Amino acid sequence: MQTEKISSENYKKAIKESIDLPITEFPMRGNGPVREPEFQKLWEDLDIYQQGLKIREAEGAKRFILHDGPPYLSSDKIHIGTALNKILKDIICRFRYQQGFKVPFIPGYDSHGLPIENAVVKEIKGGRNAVSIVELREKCKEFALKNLKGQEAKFKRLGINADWQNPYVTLDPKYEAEQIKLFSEMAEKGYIYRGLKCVHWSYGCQTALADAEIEYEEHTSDSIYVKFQINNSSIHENTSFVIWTTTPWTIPANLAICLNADIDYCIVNSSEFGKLIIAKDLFEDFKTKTELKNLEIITEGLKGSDLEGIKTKHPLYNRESPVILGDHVSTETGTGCVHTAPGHGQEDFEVGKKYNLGVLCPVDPKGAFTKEAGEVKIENGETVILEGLHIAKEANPTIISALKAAAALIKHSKFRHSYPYCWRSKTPLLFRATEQWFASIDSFREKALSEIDKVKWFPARARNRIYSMVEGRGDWCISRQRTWGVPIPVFYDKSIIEANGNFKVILDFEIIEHVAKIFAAEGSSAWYAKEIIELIPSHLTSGANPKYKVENLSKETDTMDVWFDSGSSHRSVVNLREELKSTEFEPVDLYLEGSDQHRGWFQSSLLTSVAVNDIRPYNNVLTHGFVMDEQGRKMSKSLGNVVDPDEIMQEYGADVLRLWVASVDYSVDIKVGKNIFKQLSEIYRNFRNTSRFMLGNLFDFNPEEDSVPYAELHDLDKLILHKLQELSLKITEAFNSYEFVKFYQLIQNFCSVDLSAFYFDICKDRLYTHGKKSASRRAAQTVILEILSSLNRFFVPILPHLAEDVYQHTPEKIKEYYLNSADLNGGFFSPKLTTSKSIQLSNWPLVNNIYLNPELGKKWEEILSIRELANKELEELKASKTVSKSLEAELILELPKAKLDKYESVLEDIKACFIVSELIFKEANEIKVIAKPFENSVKCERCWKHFKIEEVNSEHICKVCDTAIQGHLNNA
RNA sequence: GGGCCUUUAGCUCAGUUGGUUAGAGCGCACGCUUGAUAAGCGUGAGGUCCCGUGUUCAAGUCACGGAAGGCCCA
Repeated sequence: MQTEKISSENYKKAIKESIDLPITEFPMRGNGPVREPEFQKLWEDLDIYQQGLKIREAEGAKRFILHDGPPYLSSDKIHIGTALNKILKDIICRFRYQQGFKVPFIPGYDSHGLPIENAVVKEIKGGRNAVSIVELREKCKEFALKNLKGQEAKFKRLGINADWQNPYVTLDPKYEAEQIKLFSEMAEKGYIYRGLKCVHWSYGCQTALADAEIEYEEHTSDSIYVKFQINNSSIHENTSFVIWTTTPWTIPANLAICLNADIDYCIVNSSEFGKLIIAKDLFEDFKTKTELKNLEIITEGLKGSDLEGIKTKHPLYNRESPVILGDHVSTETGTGCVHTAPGHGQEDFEVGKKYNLGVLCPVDPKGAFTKEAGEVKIENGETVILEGLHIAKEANPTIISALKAAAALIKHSKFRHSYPYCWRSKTPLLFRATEQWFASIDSFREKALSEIDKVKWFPARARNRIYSMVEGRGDWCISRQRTWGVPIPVFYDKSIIEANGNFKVILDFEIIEHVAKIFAAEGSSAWYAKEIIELIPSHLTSGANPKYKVENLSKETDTMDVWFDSGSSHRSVVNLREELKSTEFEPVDLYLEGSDQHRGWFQSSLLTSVAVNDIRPYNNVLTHGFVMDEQGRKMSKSLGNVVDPDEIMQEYGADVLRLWVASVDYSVDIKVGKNIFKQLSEIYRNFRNTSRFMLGNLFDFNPEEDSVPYAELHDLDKLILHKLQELSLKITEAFNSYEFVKFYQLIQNFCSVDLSAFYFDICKDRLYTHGKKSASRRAAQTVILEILSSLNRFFVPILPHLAEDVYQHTPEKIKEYYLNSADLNGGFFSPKLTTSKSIQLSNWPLVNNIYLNPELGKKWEEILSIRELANKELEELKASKTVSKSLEAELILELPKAKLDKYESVLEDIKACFIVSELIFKEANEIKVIAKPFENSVKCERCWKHFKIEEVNSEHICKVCDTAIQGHLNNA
C-alpha cells in the first residue's frame, strides 16, 4: 500500500477530485420545438405503432379499442379543441398499451358536407353551375384530401401514435359502400321513410339552406292584423279571433289559429270590427299598434284551453280554420292568437301534425304561388288568380287588398325587424315544407334508451344529457339538398304518381347492393357519372317484362346528412378493419369526443348501430368540455383570443401542450392562454431537472453489480420507496379512471416535495462525498434507479418526448438492465422484446408490495413535521446572520420519552434529513426544536459539514471524507 | 326562451356523511447556496369559497332565488 506515501499535494488535489458530482448530457432545457421532431423521426423509423401491435400480438394480448371520431376537413389546420381531443385519446391509448393491451388506433376524418362544398364553390370561376356535378365533387375531394394531409402533419407533430398509413376517411369508396348498405338495412327494417319538413328555403338559389348559410339582415315587412270570424257559434256570435303576421303571403296557407292553453284571453268590443278575441296581456299593445278607437274589454277570464276546437272561417276562402293549442304561443308580441300555416313554419308544422291539419304549401321553388293558392277577390271587385304571383313581389299587396275586400284586415303597417336572408343570393328566405328522407326514431327509441344505460359515461352526468335528448327527439332528417355527400341510393318512377302527388319511390335492396359494389370500386360520384341503367342490375331492367323501365326512372338528387356518414363508422370502420372487427359486432371500448357530440356523433352512431346491430356501438364514452380563453370566454376571431396549437408547439413544443391537457379537469370547459403555458413550461422544466438529477447521479451505476439489497437500505431510502409505491398506486388509479389532472398534481408534488426538496437534497451528501463505491452511495443510487425507472414510464403517456429524451440519455448499463429485468416493477419491457431503442414500448410500472411500508411512512410523517419546525428555527438563525447555512448549526431536539426511544436508532438518518452538522436528543414533555450555531466546530473542507476539532484530520477532513479520498487515490 | 354544466388564492386543482383558524403544488416576495447553477434549498405573504335569502347550534358543503360564462336546442 502506498497510503503513507501519498503526498500532501496529491491529497489536497484529491479533496475536490474525489467528489462525485452528477454527470449527464441530458440538457436542462427541452428545446421541444427543435428536438421533438427528432424523436418523432426515431419513432417513425422504428415504426413504433406497428411494433407495439406486433409485440402485443406475440403476447396474445387483449385488445383495447378507442374508436376515433373524425374531425372535419374544412381546414388544413387544427383547432386547439381538436388538439385536446387527440391528445386525450393518445394518452389513453399509450397508457393502455403500457398496461399490456393491444391498442390499434385508426385516425379518422370527416370529409363530406356543406362547408367544404361552399369553400370549393367559392373558388370556381363562374360559380357552381360552371362545372358538372362530378367535377365539383372531384374538386371537393381534392380539397378534403389536401386538408387531411395538413391535419395529419399537425397530429403527428403532437406526437399522436396512430396508424397514419391507413386512416379512415368518409369519402373512401369502401366507407361509402358500407354506409349505403347500412342505409339499406335500415330501410329494410322499415326505419326509413319520406316525409315533409319545413326548411329555410332560398328562392334566389332555389335550394334549402343550412343554418350556417343564413344571414340576418334588417328587413321591412308588411305587418297585418287579420280577423278570423267564428263560424255558427251561439256562444260567440259576431266574434273573431285576431291574428298578427308579417308574412301576408302565408295567409293562403293558413290552416288554423293557435292559442296557448294557459294564456288569458279576453273579448274586446270594437265599433269597426265587432267583437275580437286577443290575449289579455296584449290588449294595450294591440290598441296602440292598431290605433283602433273605442276599444273596451267586455269579457275576460277565458283560457286558451276554453277556446280549443272553435271553428273560424278563413277570410279569403270558403274553408274552416280551427282553433288549436300549442306551447310555442306566447304573449311577447302579436295577439296571442297565432296564424298557423304548417307549410311555412317549423312550429306550425309540428303543431299541425298533432292536430292532423295536413300541410299546405302553395309556393313553388322559385317563390311563386302555385295553383293550390286558388283565387281571391280584391278591393275593386276583381278576382285574381294567385298562381304565378311572387311572394316577394305582387303577393303581399294582392293578399292585403283581398283581406280588405273581405273586411278582415284590421290594420296594415310596415314593420322593420331582422329577417333571415340567403347568404349567396341575398334574397329573403321563406319557410317551405319540402319532401325529405327520415329515419324513424320511434321504431327503436326504447332499445336505444336501454342501450344508453348499458354504457359507462364519463362524467356520469353525460348519461342524462344524451338520454333526455334521445328520449325527446323527433325523427332524424337524413337528407340534404347538396352535392358533396353520399347520394341517397333510390330512384323515382315518373310514370306512377302516388296519392300524395309525388312520383313512386323505388327503394330496392337489390339495387342498393349493386350500387354499393359500384361505390366500393369507384366511389359515390359514380351515382352522378353513370347512367341509370348502369346503376341497376341488368336483370331488373332487361327481358320481356322488366321489373323497371329505365326510361321511367329518375335518380334521387339528395345526399345524406353528414352525421349519417360519421354515424356509420361502426360499420364502415369498426366492422370492416381487420384489426378492429370481431366475429359478431361488438361495442368498442371507448368513444371520446367533445360534449357537443351528445347531439352529434355519439347519437348518430348509437342510433344507426341500434338500428342495424341491435346494440350500442361503444361500452364507454368519455366527453371533454370546450376550450375557452384565459377569462373563460369562448374563442373567436373578433375577440382576437384564439389560441393556435401550432403556435404553442413552435414556442413550447408538443409536450407542454400535452401537459396542459393533463393539467386540467377536462370534463368541464377548460381555459388556455399565454400565462397558463408559461406556468406549464415551468412545471415541465421541473420534471426535466428531476430526471436530470437522477440520470447524472447514475452515471457510474451498474445495477447488476452495485445494487444494494432492500434490507441494507437506510430508513430514508425505504421511506422514499414506500412513497413511490403510494404514488404508483394513486397514479395508476387516476389513469384507469381517466383523471389525468390527478396525475399532474401527484407527480408535481412528488417531484418537488418528496424528491427535490427532500430525498435528493438529503442524498446529495451521500452521493457526492461518501465515495464512489461506498455502500451508502450505492444504496442511494439503487433507490434513485427505482425512482427513475418508474417516473420515466409514468411520463410516457403524457410526455412521450420527455420520456424518450430521458431514456436516450440513460447510461447503457441501466438500459441493459431494463431490457433484461423482466421482474423490474412488472417488467420494463415485454419479455418478447430483445432490443429496445425506444421507451415508447415500455410497460407500466407495477406496484412493488415489498416496498410498501405504512408503518415506516407513519413514523417519518412525525419526523417530517419536526423537520418543518427545525427549518423554521434554522431560518430564524440564518436571519440573525449568525449562520448562513444549516450545516453550520446544531439542533437540540426535545422529545417525550416514547419518541426518543423510537428515533434513537435512526439518529443519523434524522441528522441527514435535517441537513445539520450536529443533532442532540433531549428528553422533555413537549416537542421542541432549538437551533444554534455549532460552537467550536471546524468545517470539513470536503463535505462542508462541521465537526468538533478532534473529529477532523490536519487537513480539516472528516473521517468519512478521508476514507473516500483514500479510496479515490487507490483507484486512480 | 328551454335542457345540461361551471364558478374555492395570480394559475392549476383538493376540500369526505354540514363541525376548529378553508388546503396543496406552481407562481410571487424575501433570504440562503454557488457541489442539480439559465438549477437547488428555506421562510413568508396571498381567499367576499360568484352574489343573495333560507334551513341549522354550525354552511365552501344543504334548499331556494339570482349573476356571469359555456355546450346543445328553440
